[in-house]
Amino acid sequence: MFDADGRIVEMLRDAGLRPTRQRVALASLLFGDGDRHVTAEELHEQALNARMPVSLATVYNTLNQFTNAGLLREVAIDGSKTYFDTNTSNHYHFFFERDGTLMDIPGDQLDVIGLPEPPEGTQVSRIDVIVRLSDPSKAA
Amino acid sequence: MFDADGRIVEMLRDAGLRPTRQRVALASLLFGDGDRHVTAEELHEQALNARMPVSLATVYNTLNQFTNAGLLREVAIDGSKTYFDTNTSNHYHFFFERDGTLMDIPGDQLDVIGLPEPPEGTQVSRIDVIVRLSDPSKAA
DNA sequence: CTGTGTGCAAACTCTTTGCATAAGT
DNA sequence: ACTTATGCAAAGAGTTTGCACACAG
Repeated sequence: MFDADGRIVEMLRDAGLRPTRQRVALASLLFGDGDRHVTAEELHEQALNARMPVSLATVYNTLNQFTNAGLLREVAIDGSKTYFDTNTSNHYHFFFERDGTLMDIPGDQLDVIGLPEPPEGTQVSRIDVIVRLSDPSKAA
Repeated sequence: MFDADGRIVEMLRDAGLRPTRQRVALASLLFGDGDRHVTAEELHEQALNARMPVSLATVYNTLNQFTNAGLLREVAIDGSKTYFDTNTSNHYHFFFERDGTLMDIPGDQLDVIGLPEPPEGTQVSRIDVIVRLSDPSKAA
């Protein structure tokens, strides 16, 4: 745990964020175990379960701060919830309509081709690809 | 106008929706003039400007009914607003971060390649591609 | 100590809903 | 007539914000 916390404290400092108790706690949950996709509510619940009480407002604030600092990436799925992704590199997502969860699309063979020039006066800032998956109810 | 209304009435009937005054009014705004991308608020405002008073709740209900009936498609951009697209065919979008508007990506050379098999027990229901465009502030 | 972060509750935005009235067939 | 849609206002979900207290440096 000390090592992990040490790394996290360092990560926060590098991002220009004070390593407060809450931020370290949330960061350990987020970055402690592989790539994750969470909503604010989910992370809040996990923090409480892990005996790291944080207020929901702080979770929101922290997720936004982490996102601004480049530690997280926001993923747009649809109106209601905001998902945060601990993998900030270029990659795309599967979205399971059944349970509303996200998964990174494995491998990196996936690519978008044939993109026309962006309109005058603009540049591409990011390309989001969401592959929506449903249950194959109507499959043979 | 008679022709247009006639077509719209027919479209609504075909979709199993009663052609009420409000639905016809909103459908004319939506389908009367090429492909459009609107939010509920925008459409509401346009209806008022066009002297077709409709309540905002009805706009929301109507957009959802149209979407369920397959006349519209919902586009996910990010948490806050829900965009509806009158083009229900397979196509992708430019999103202008500057003003929060959407545009269909012209041409159909754009394609997604190298998609891995979807996980066991699921099938691809749709692929969304959003190309986010920003102002080239840091361009040379 | 000094300034930034946190927690709480209230505020806010977007969207949905309940119920009485109005309109469609 | 009978049924479904509309409008209003209230409720609801998710997220942000203001301000007093607490903590990090």
